[in-house]
Amino acid sequence: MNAATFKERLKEKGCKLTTQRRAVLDILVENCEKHLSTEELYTLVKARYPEIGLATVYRTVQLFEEMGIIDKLYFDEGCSRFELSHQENHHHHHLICSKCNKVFEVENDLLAEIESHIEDKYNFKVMNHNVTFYGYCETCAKNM
Amino acid sequence: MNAATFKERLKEKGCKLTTQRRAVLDILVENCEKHLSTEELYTLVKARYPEIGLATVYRTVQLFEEMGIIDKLYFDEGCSRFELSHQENHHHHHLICSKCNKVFEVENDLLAEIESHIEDKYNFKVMNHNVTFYGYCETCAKNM
DNA sequence: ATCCCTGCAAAGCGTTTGCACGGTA
DNA sequence: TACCGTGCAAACGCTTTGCAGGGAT
Repeated sequence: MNAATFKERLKEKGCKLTTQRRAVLDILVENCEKHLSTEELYTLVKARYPEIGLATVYRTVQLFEEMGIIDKLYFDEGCSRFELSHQENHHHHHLICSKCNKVFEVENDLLAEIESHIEDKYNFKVMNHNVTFYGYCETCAKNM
Repeated sequence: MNAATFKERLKEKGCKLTTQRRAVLDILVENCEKHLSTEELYTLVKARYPEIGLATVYRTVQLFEEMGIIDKLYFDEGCSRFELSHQENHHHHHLICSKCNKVFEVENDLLAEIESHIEDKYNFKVMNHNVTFYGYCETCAKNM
């Protein structure tokens, strides 16, 4: 996302483009494959912009989430992580390696089948989902 | 689970059968369809056994989890919930109604397909998963 | 007598909030 | 001047831990 579009999107929400918000977005974009926790995000932003406070990072990710720029992910950890929103392909899952803790993304359209099965059989209108697989990645499985 | 088996299982872990542990198990069994949070569990146990402390409930669920009696569930809430382990049918998911917050269980064997797809394509050895669908249950969908 | 278990209170950790300051329109 | 955004510190909610007392073997 370029600066102009970003500023526009913020304006629609009645918010301003500040150095802090720009810095947080930059780090998120540069680490788009990383699924950063708030703490990790804070550390990375602080390296480039040392005056920033942790509270600002929390407020910023909250704002970005409301704006639909990022999604909050809940793994079984006790903290949340963030990723840039995938607008088009909503159906992706996460694989988490229990050894190295790396997060992998998986495309999988079989989920559509499961969701329609659920809507039919349980009359439950699915709006969202959290699908996470825990196990061992190729590298870690080799070294065990 | 009867008292004798329970005592036996505890003994294997070098633990004793106490009134508190018995009380927590009883509440869990009586509310097996409820997916109680620790706080809810505490309230229910306290009604029957007022001297119990919250820390004991936390320690007890931790113990039960290690014993494989219950599973810890992480929904997008900021607290965890518990259910009695389903030994045989490991593949069940949860539906959470975003309006009434009720939790429903779903049997679904399509997941086996997804897991084998993941193991083949990503060389990722799946050990466990967290599959949760968020949406509206039949009753709530009607009243909207 | 030993050792596990408990209740209580304090600490821990991730997150949110209150507040006063500072910058921008 | 008005207002939003920030940094800091305090508060928060859930969970864990330290500790001293009590019970069972």
